[in-house]
Amino acid sequence: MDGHTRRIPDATVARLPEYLRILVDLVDQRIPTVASERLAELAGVNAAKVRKDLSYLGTYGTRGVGYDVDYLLFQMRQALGVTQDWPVIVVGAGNLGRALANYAGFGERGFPLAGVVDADDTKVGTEVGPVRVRPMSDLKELVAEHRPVIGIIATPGAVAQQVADELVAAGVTAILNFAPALVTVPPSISLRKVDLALELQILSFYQSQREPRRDSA
Amino acid sequence: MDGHTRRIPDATVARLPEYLRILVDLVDQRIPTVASERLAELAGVNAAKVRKDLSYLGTYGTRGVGYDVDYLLFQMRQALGVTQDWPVIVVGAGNLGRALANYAGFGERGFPLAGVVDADDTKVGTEVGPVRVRPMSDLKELVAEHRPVIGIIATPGAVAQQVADELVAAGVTAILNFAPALVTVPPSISLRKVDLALELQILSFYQSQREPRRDSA
DNA sequence: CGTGGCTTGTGACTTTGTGCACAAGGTCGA
DNA sequence: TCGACCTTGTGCACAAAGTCACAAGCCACG
Repeated sequence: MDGHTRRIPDATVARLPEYLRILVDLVDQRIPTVASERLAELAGVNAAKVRKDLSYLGTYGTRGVGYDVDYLLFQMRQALGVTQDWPVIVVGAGNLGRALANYAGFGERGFPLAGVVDADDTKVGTEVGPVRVRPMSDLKELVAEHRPVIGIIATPGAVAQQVADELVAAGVTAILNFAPALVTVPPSISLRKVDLALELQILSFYQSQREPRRDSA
Repeated sequence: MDGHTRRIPDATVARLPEYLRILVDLVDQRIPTVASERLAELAGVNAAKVRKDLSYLGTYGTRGVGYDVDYLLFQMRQALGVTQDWPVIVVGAGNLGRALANYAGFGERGFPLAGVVDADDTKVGTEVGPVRVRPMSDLKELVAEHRPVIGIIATPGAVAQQVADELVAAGVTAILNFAPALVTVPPSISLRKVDLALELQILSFYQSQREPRRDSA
């Protein structure tokens, strides 16, 4: 570390996990070294951008050679804070919540499922993926047991804010919101949003631009 | 309108669906008029940004009053190209694919499920939400029947590119990729990516910045 | 019909992100 | 040991996005 680690720009942060995924692949393929040019190709971006991004990590490659894959992977994990697992708690055992809980991809990438909770008593106790749904009242205990933990909101939009408040109260410091609603949290809490319908609408926009749809006959 | 509708910036496009959702809420609440200030509050952004965003639509509000909610909603739908439904076809009937197919939220927001296909014969024929899984070979027919349609890739990363190629060959012009892999398509095709683990890693980064985790004892 | 108050639309500026081009610095072969 | 060849790291110029502040315009009320 160089003492005065520069603040990493948001745009760069958003790309780091992509590099991480690629590096894991490269390690699997026993590739010892990678140049920014190749990395850029794999990530679908510009090589200069890759170099600049990596330079923020204070990670130094070797001129004339490239980056040592193992070392870069180590640095990347360090930077992203994924040297240890981050358990996740899913709130809401509806379609989306159950889907996320079942989605094995999380666990494989360092985000094991710590539990699923739901406010609906008829859902409590039912099996969902590897766990049983627990009541909202268990939230605090669940968080305490696994902290630090990431909370995932998979409820209808109408209750998203309330759920977020409860997550924060229970000690969750990072939240991923899948509900189509604005959620606000104290500044010390990290929050991101994913809205699937929203993505489809963006696609719809760009597609309409290209080829306006006729009224169906 | 100014004849030469300005190109809408990407950043603005990404916010339009958010406004759309809010406007639908406002209509439900029988609120006839909304000011940029209020809209900004509901969307969690700056009021000036709202006004600038809306100005790209050529939609004019009324000074001293605000925007007519019904009219703005109409304009917004027009701009986003969501005046008619966009059917979606899910490729991959694994956990994620089944989850997405079951997720009612899509249909409610104008993206009804047209079908689910999978390359695995043992999955073909099984029920998934409202439909039965069909073989990949049915893709072309399915697309032809529903075009224009959005393709959703919910397969493992390793086959994502191949699936994308098949979707394009079948006539799909917009693709939402959930697989953790880089996918490239011809420039006439719209493509967006959603990677759930990636979002979690970004959260992890910001959280680690605030409060570095200790090694567990 | 005129005036006051409110809200839009936008020009000017700041901040953030991108891409080029090249010097700096390392490797490797002879 | 030296030089040719690569690839990094970064200064700089440009593009995109965000913010501020205010003139222009509209409504309502007297």
